[in-house]
Amino acid sequence: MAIQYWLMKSEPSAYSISDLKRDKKTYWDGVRNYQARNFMRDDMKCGDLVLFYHSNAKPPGIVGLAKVCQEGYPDQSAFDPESKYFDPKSNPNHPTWIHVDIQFVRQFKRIISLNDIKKNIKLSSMKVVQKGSRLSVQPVLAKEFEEILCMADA
DNA sequence: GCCAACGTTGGC
DNA sequence: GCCAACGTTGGC
Repeated sequence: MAIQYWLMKSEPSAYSISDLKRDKKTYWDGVRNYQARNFMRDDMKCGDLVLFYHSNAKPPGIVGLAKVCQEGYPDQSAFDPESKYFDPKSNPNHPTWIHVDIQFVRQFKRIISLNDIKKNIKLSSMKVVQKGSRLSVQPVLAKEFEEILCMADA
């Protein structure tokens, strides 16, 4: 199976690419959306590459690259009443929420802003540019991924 | 801070 | 199963 490509959103005030660079790897906890969960549970494989996107940032955009280093396993934060991600409906015997681990690959020299992505006709199919798209874990086509890397290195 | 788009909840 | 109300996301 060829590697697949993804885009994952994070608010930099919550967890930024700099945090990932410092930590080297992290568990992607707190996703509470079934579609995003399903991608992490069913489709994301070790070695898959991830575009790291800063949402609610100035400007919003893709800031770097990460790699899946641990496939789906239960999100412990759902069981922790102290966590802001606590979900009383998630049963430890049948966890509702599954996440992956990702590791830092590199930070881009420049932000590929949402505006840059919108201006690039080759990227018009990306979910992230579509109005109202709120999916925080989304698949990216190989050709889209390659175009993003070209822009990052340009 | 505003608000449109979306997902979830819960009454019926 | 429908759908109105509500909460959240996230660009602007």
